[in-house]
Amino acid sequence: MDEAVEHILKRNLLSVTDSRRKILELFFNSQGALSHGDIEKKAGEKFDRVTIYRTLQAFLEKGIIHNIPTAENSVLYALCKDDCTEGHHHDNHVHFICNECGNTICLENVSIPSVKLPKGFISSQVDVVVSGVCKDCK
Amino acid sequence: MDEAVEHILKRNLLSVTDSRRKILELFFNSQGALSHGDIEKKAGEKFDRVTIYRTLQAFLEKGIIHNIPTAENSVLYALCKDDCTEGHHHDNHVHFICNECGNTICLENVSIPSVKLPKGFISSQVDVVVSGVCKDCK
DNA sequence: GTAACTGCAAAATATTTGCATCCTT
DNA sequence: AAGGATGCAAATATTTTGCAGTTAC
Repeated sequence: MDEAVEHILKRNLLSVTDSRRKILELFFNSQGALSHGDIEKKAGEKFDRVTIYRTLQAFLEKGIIHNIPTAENSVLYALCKDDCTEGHHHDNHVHFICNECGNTICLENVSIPSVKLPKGFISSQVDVVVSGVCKDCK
Repeated sequence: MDEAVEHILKRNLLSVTDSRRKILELFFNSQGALSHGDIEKKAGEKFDRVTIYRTLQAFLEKGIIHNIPTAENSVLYALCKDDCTEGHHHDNHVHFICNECGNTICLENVSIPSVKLPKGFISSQVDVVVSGVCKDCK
């Protein structure tokens, strides 16, 4: 795990520091997406708020994570798959937000349905967010 | 126009005030969705920031507008169609964000594709946000 | 050793709440 | 007249920025 995390950081020309390693591990260890607040809590208050902002910003810019739009307009982040390249994401699955437990889950096996756009529109990314009740809360 | 706006307010048991009338008109007059900031600007600095917050909140609660998830995590609002009822939205169309002009457009005629969820998941709402280039910017 | 990263402080923004006053019904 | 809505002030919360000290390479 540690090696994978370090490898990702190195590959993206980010120096390997405690906060980056820890935060990236959090993403790997959590099923779903994380909010800034989640990270603060789960990191055990260990890092400065500001460091978390900057770390997430760096990860976003490198394409390590992406953010997920939610209807409630909270800010969520999730790991990108390997084929995400800098500034260009292929986040090809559906996100599910459970209204009971509040978790956001990436449904890796549910692929994004194709959307027919009106003439003249060019699609570069499609985000699908389903909310409801997850299988654990049912 | 004025009559339509007033009718909507009355139907939702909201008293007809300057700010509500004006803000609701803004939504009718704009093609796409509006952010809090857009409204402040377009209203000509006429209303208190707080009033705008409270007005949008009231409209949301009554189901007059809904908010749109965006990848950039800004908060956008758009008019609901007539079949939105209090606290329960049928926001059954795709939202399109143009990366060129930055506008968010409701594609009324593109319906939400159905999403097959894994066993145990219950869906109550599906949001689809497509980003790319709109027909005017192409 | 140097460049990059962190943490603290503080600034800039954004959002919420309380309350007295004003407006709609 | 009564209840709701507004505007102001102020309390909170969120995000950004500057800078000195520390760490990775």
